[in-house]
Amino acid sequence: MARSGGALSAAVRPVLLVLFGETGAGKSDIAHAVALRRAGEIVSADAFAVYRGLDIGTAKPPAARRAEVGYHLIDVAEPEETYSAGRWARQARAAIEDIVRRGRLPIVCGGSGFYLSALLDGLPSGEARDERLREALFDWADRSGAAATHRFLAVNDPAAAARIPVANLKYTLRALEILLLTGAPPSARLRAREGDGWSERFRLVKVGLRPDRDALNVRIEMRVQQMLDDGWGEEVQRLIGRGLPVESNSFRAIGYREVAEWVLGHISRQEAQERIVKATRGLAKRQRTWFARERDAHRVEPEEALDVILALVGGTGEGETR
RNA sequence: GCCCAGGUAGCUCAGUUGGUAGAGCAAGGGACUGAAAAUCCCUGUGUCGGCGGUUCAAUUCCGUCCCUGGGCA
Repeated sequence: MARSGGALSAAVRPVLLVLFGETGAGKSDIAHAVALRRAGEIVSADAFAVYRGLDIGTAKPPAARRAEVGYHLIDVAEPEETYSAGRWARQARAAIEDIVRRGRLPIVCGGSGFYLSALLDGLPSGEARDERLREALFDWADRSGAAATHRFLAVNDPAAAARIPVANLKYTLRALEILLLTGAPPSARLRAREGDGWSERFRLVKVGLRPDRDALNVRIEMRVQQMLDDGWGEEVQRLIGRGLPVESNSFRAIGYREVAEWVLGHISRQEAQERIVKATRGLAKRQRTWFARERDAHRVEPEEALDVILALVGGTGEGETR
């Protein structure tokens, strides 16, 4: 950040392309095309594509694509594990550095806003989730209720409690976890943050897809139907068959519970499909909110994205793979 | 044709013993610092089917017409 944009710094700092947008906006196709033309490799920024065995519902790139282009951060965790933003950011950074070291273009592509922010801005270090403490906290909250839990936080850290609604038990618990783990109020640590500087070594090219809303809704509908046609049911059957607990984090991915209910005969396929479409639209809306605050990004329509990106990234085309 | 039951927010419905109406879902907006495709917060004016009548006042009562569903012919 000390050097401000001259030709020199642009030449020295490697490009890091970050492509984001709502589910179904068309990120994957574009990222893949860019990778082919600019000798790139893709780092998936998707909180659920990290789980092995969840393929169709997470719209993972098919084998044919993975044979053409290097993909990272896909299938890096077991479905019964609980993955995390911190773990992803660490692995993603390592992958990106490795890609750059090999002289290729790193392309971060995904729709998990929180993960992207963990990668680019960093997360406070050293305060990962603590499984044992979590369990204890959860049990306690289960017995005492959300209100009491929130009150306990309010006593110890009024500032943190003030910004967390009582009903949001998950946030309350995480704040308490930090408090008990570090002995310091979580609100203090929020104030202290200001990015860890990791991304400053790159020439960041951020591109946000901005699809037409109605068109996106139609695409979502078609996509869900296609996933069901492609055997999403069998996939879920397989996961259940191998004994994956339904309360696993991976199973919270949109659609998996609905498909399970359908497969188990509790609801019709039609019903499942409708619910999944609704949930997906809700996700797209939340993603829109998250991306709206992204400042220094180029917002482009999906149709023109490829050209815009190729121009922004530069390169002579020497990296073309064919 | 006759008899019932309905016609109230985009949908499913509740309600007003007459003082112009509210839930769920959908939709929209927002938050987000290690579960994030998660978790949570905020937002409800619509000729209360049409037209007449009674009344200070009708979506609410009466009449009539239209529409929908069911039954009988």
